Amino acid sequence: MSRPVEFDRDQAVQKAVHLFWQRGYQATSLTDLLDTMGLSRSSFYAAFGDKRGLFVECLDVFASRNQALLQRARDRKPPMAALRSYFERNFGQTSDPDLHFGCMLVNTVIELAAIDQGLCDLAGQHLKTVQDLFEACLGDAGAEPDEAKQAAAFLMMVNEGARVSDRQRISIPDQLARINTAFGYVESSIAYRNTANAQL
Amino acid sequence: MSRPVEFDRDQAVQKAVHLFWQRGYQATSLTDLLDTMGLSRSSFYAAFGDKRGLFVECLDVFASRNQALLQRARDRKPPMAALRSYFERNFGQTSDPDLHFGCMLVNTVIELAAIDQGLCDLAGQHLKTVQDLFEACLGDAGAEPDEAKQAAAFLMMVNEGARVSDRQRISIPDQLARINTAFGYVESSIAYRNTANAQL
DNA sequence: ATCTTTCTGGAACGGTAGGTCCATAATTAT
DNA sequence: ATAATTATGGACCTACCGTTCCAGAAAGAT
Repeated sequence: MSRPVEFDRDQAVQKAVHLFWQRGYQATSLTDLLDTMGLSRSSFYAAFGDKRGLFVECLDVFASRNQALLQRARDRKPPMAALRSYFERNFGQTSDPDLHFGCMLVNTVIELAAIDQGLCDLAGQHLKTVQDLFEACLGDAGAEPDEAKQAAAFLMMVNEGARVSDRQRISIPDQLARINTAFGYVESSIAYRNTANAQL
Repeated sequence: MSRPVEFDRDQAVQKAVHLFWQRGYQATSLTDLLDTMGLSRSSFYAAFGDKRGLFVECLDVFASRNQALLQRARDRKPPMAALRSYFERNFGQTSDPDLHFGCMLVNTVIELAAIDQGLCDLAGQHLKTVQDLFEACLGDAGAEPDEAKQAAAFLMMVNEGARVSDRQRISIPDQLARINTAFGYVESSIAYRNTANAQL
């Protein structure tokens, strides 16, 4: 019933995610997006409404990919190993020094906190979902409910800090060392609780 | 020998710091700056060169105030208490919910990582100086040199994460709880080392 | 009071931003 | 083949960006 769309929508969004992730919201111009996504202005506005609408879609795509990554690790590995893999992802496995984009959600919170509260809150909600996943993993690992909650909040703080360091192109060994330090603290704390409970 | 400048340069920079801190580099327009600083375009360009030049000056001012805060605490309090006060600053003492600007250095690193490497590196250097101060405090507190270095790197990661959470308007009790968790880990770690050494 | 120097307000600049619009191309249904 | 429908390319719009420029105001020196 008439001419079909010529471009692959999902693929175009993928490319937009990459661009927004790398450069942020404000510094990514419509021209940049059109060039990268390979479509014309008309098609863009017909498909996505406007720049902000596309950004919302990109945040959702990034967040769900992010959560899926942790969820899959949780299905396949012991809980603490799954958590660690989330933090160590993108470190040690890539040799490209220019691939340090941090976390798109963290970047968005910082860039848009005082600019667009709606987008900032959306990114914050996605981060909260990840924190809930942290909490679930810690529960799997044997932490008490309140300990799991506290440790998950702590790990989210660590995660946010690690992504900030990532954007400064911190060296991979230094990054892994910090993460290891943080996990050493958490694991010894949980182990201590378990031991204490076992003695009751 | 002719007409003197009419505005207070330091005071104008203070106001610019506040604006850049709150809204970031890109979202702060020259018009915003002129209105807030209370001077005209000509005076602005005569005094500061351009927007980027003013931003550099603001980063330096922010960083030196920041360092002075920690340094003064270090002179007046026990080392770990001084460190804690740096992390807890701006929490619990203010009731204004809209005063959550995070750290201007962290904000700059995230916003400008892929946009202006010079500004990003400058902010990163200032953060490194703070990390060195962390290390000095930890040394004062009795940590071994390598332990102090490791813990300082960890605390900088925590600091960066805490400032990200701050921009999301995390509740003050939650924020203090996370910081307390992190310091509990560090302090028990240092104490353990000291005890171990004492037994040698 | 005059001259000289510097600062100041505001108009103007080219460039680019995000967004709209329309004539045209392309495709399916008949 | 034709009609109906939708996607597309690109010109165009207004608004604002950071910056430059200049005429004139203000103040010190003589």
